Amino acid sequence: MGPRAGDEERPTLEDVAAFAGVSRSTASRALNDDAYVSAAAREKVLAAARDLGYSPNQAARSLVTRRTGAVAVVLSEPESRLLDDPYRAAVMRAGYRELADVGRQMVLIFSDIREDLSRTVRFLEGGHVDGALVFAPHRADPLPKALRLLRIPIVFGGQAAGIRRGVHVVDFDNEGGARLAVEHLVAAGRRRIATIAGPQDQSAPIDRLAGWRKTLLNAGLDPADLAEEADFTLSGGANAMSALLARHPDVDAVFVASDMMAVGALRTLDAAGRRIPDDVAVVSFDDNATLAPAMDPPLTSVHQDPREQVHAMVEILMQLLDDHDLKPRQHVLPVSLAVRASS
Amino acid sequence: MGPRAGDEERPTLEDVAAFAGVSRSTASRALNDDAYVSAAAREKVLAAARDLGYSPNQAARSLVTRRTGAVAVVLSEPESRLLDDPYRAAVMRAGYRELADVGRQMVLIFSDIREDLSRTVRFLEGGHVDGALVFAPHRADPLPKALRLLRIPIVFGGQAAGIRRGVHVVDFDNEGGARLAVEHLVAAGRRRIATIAGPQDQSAPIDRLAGWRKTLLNAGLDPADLAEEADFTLSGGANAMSALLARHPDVDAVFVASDMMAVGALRTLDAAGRRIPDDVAVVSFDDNATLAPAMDPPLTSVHQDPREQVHAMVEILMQLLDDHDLKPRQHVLPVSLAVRASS
DNA sequence: AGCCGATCTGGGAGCGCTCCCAGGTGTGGC
DNA sequence: GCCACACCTGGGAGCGCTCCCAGATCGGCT
Repeated sequence: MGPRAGDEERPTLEDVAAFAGVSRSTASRALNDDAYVSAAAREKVLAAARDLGYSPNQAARSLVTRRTGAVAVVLSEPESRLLDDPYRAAVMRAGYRELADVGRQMVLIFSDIREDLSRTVRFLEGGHVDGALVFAPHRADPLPKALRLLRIPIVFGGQAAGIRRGVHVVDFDNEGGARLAVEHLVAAGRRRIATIAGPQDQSAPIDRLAGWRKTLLNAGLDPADLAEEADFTLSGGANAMSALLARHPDVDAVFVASDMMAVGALRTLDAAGRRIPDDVAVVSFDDNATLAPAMDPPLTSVHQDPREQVHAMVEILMQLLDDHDLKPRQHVLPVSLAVRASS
Repeated sequence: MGPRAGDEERPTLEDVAAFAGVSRSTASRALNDDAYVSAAAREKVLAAARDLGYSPNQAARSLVTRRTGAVAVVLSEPESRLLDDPYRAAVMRAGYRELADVGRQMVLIFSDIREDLSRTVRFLEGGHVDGALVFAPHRADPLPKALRLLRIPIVFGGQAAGIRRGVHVVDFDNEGGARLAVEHLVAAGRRRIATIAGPQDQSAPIDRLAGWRKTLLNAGLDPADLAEEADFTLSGGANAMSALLARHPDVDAVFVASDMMAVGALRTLDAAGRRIPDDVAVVSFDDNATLAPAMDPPLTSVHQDPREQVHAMVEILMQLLDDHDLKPRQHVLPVSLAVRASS
């Protein structure tokens, strides 16, 4: 392996110190603004660093501090799913921002739940990062269990497959959100309230479906045969809506487990000549900022903010970095209902 | 700073060597499968590493090798744009895969072109990564120029704003793609061929517009007043199509500079009662795998494969890592036309 | 005057690894 | 039988940084 490009010119801390006429220790203190450095020395060192174009060698630093300054964000999904989920995209952005705000670098890991397990584990184990934020929504995903054995702090976004306790989790109140949505529809006088549920191999959609069912029962309504499962895609939502209409032409409301599926449902309803919300009211879940308000009509949607979730996850991870024995908790974030014209 | 979690247990190479009854050097050689290690020694070392759960300290390794094993993928965009471009999402996936295939880790950097310049430069400068793949399509973006001064190898995806030579670039043949699209429409007998162009602050859409214009002129057709600029979004495409229809109700074909805008255009055309392709033929650009074939009707689209682009970029970067003085080149990847029912 | 604590500085050690070099052992050719 | 050359091994140095510790200087207090 050859030396890295332009390396011979790269100044070290020693060079900066010599240039500033102080010792390596003083230079280090000045650069990391430790206490006990005279103003004069600090000034000289900073000037020297600027003049020489110095930037510290991260490897050397983290060799001694045992911190890399990097945090992994792991998205564990089947290969095909990774691209088209807008919530995941929002999570990536939020992760980048929130970590930057605490001076950490995001290292994004895409992990196919079938193929990449060992590679992902090896990376996380390898000391590249100080900790990880893990999104592994699928029940069949072996990753969460594998990660339990690891030495690095981990916070899960949403339930960790197959693990009920002993891990840090930040989840939204999926069941509560569904309740909000359905109660809103009931209050508006709807009586045939169907649902398009998400994939039942993930806990979030499971909880949303449960919330829908319980709320209907509480209101004295019958959920029987009014649920259709789809795969969180636009076309999936459209097809599910067709199936519901075929079975129950008299449906007067539908709770859809994601914005993207709601877009599909809207199309189907439109094609079937149903007016929204007059004939059928629609409430969805996610309240994606670029999707829900942009629809025709704008979607009433259960609001969950990816940034808020990631913010909480980062906060917990930072605590975990200080105190590894922090007691694991399940944090449940509240959701709200953004009421718009579709209901 | 306290030690990292569970650190006291973390075995070092020395521990592995002792456990295996060999020296540190031999253990290192065995683990990195260097030449000149006896089969017996290798076996013992690997077994010891397995038993102790050893994983090498990356910081120590890269301190001496001057390689981090990580490569940055930089997406430089205005904040608002980062989420909704499916091509960018595909680039992320491709970057992860292609880098993994050469044993490198992707570090994703979102860089707002107005806010994050210095942070991004500092990170790239800081020795966290061995090189960078940079996507900075906006002409006004100061990032590419700032990166020229850096010490790390960089390959640009698409033209680097404000730089014509001296950098490594892998771009698609945007103008050629537009020519393919328009020639296809001309050959089908279309005569009033409009275009919905992308934002003219980026070179790719500029080239696509130029290709459309030149090809029309070559065919003896008049491009005057038949171009409308939009912003690569669905609603932008829909509005641009309305404007075109208002000005030229007799338009019989439209070349749209992206799939996403074409989806919008399709909606407008549908709402205006135009049949596709009978009344108006539509050809778009990108050939996004989840978008173009899924439309009604399926879109004819200029095919460009993000994976191919990223693959080429990674290949060049690997060469650059070996030979820093590699002569900079502009690589232009060919595109093809995927003909479907919309034209 | 003397002492103590706060402030500041420099040198040394060491983080865990890779690489170089010196040396040891075996095998084949003259 | 001896040299040459492969093969294999261990020890030492050193990557660039942070942290600890010993020492120097300087008030301010008894």
